[in-house]
Amino acid sequence: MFAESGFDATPTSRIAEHANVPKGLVHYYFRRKADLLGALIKRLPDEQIDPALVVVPGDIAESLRRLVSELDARLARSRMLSHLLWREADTHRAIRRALDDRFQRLVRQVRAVILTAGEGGVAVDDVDSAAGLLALALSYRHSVARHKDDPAGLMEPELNFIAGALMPRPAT
Amino acid sequence: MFAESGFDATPTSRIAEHANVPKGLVHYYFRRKADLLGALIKRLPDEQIDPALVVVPGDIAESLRRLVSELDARLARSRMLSHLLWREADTHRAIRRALDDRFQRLVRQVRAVILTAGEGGVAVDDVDSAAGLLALALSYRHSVARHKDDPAGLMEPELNFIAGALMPRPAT
Amino acid sequence: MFAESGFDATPTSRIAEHANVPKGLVHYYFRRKADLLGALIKRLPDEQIDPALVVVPGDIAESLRRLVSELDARLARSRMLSHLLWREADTHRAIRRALDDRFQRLVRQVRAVILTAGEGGVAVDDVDSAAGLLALALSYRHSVARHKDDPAGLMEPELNFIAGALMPRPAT
Amino acid sequence: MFAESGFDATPTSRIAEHANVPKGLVHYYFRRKADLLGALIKRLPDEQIDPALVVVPGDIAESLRRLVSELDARLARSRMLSHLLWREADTHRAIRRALDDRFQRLVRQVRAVILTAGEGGVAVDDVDSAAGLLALALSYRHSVARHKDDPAGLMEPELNFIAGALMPRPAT
DNA sequence: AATGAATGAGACTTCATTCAT
DNA sequence: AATGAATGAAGTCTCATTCAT
Repeated sequence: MFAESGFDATPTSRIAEHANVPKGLVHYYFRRKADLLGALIKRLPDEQIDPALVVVPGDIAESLRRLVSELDARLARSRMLSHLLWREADTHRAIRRALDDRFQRLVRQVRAVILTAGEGGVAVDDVDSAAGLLALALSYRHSVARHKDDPAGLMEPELNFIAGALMPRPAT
Repeated sequence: MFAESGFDATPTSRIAEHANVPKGLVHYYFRRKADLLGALIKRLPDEQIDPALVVVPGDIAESLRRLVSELDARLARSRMLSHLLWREADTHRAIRRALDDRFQRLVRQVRAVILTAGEGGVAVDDVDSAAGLLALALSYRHSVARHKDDPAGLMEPELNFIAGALMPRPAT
Repeated sequence: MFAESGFDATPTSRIAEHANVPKGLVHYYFRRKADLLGALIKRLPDEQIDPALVVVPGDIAESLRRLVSELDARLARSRMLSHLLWREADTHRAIRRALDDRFQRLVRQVRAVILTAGEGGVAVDDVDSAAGLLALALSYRHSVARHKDDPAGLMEPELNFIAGALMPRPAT
Repeated sequence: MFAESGFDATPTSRIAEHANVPKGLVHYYFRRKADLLGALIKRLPDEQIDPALVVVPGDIAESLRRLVSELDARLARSRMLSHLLWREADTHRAIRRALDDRFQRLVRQVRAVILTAGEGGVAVDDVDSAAGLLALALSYRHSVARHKDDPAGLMEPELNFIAGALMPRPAT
């Protein structure tokens, strides 16, 4: 409900009603309204993706495609909770930190996929840059995904572009 | 104030107080609180940047660096208004649209800079991919910039990575 | 507008708007809102009906029928103003008095019609009673007329009853 | 308070104050102000009068006199609630209906009294006309009673007139 | 532990009225 | 004479939170 209508715009009374419990009970377990938020972000699902699931050895482009597709799937599953992060990050420090953690995890993830798929043939610096770049792009894509109904393409050209750039370049 | 504390959490009374006018006057000019938002986004500065200002012909990396640096400067100047966009996009359609417009403008901007700096030597498809990718990344960077005090680097490695990928590859 | 929505529920601003004059002008001519009411009841149309118009000499029942029908017609024409009387009588003394005047005028009217139609053959006391009775009944009928769409019959049986009661009774 | 000053002109705050409860409590039990009205008309006393209480068999005039006197007594007792009906009928449908119900009940009451007092000796059609007429007149009398301090007579002449008209007329 | 009645602060909004121009 | 900006009082309603039971 916080994700859908915003923290301020969601009265605890409606939460109680929705949960089919008396209003007093909500405040019995969560003295302040903000405590509900705290409890909520503790339950954020861990979005770790095992690289083995998506990596196609030697094919960075395809590996990234599968990663993005898997990330999209998970996002869809926990869309509400994710949404919450974007909405309330400004006013609640705990949320801000959770959002940050998420981003860092995403960078590592992309990095791992590229490295594994690249089979040692890509320069580490490039991997870092590409991973940072892609993580930023994916994050923005997800942050606005909440406003759109269709998932807005799978970023095929962008992924190909990155994969192409990572391919070992023959010496001139 | 909306940017700082959120729309809901900013009472019109505090706005009036801050503006040193009686509460009634606020509602005289903006019948509904939401009208304040409407007036606000109409004043969003036009972020058009003349490519000539940043392009270094033949040097894509440097051109992008200057573009990012210029964008950052402008963001800093209107940080509050920009912030507002991110916060209230969920509940106010007008804001959502302004946010969208902004992104599209950014894509075109990046594209124009790359094309001009590339002097016709880069494949159009790659330009599109790179522009899309960078626009996404920059957007996210700006969207979280509000939470941080330091500007979080200038994306040097990422820009170099992109520029490198765009450079005409000598035939093998 | 007062009649339709009530005095309190009609802002002077809407009155000005409706009249196509600036808001300030309303208060320029009518310093207090209540002054508008005062001006209004001064314009209440005089509902005098010339007995000659409705009386059928010798036929009291028919005469009363015509009187009622004529009163209904006039009511319909100034329904709004009449309505006003009923609405605001409680809170505005001037209106209360206007309402009273109206009732007294109605009594005299009915009395005159009966007398003229009766051609001197009815006892004065009975005429007074009948006139009072009918004036009360008609007043109530009009006061609730505003709530109904159809005029709710012409009171034929009641008029016949009264007329019958007034007919000179032959001595036993 | 609604009866005395009108619905619009009675702030909930004054109600709370008058009831010696905090303002919030009023809205706890009656979410909208109009709900107060709803609760009020549910409590309208049932004005049924047992015909046996007032009928003097064979004496219609006296029976009606006693009926009117009894109705007046009851009106005085619940003057405020009755008053309310007249004031707010225009803007609140529930009130309008209550008012209508009341009138219908009155018609039946008068009818029953006449019939019982008349001991079968009056024509049914005449009873209906007389009952309708008297109910209208009584209703108006009560509706304006709120504006006057003295009860404005007991309608003696009018009641006598009606009773006289109902008396069986000897054949000529 | 659980509940729902109670509370009071405060939010948004409306409006009659004043006033400088 | 005319106007519309300005004001401040007040009104309805919402809600987090407390508290007695």
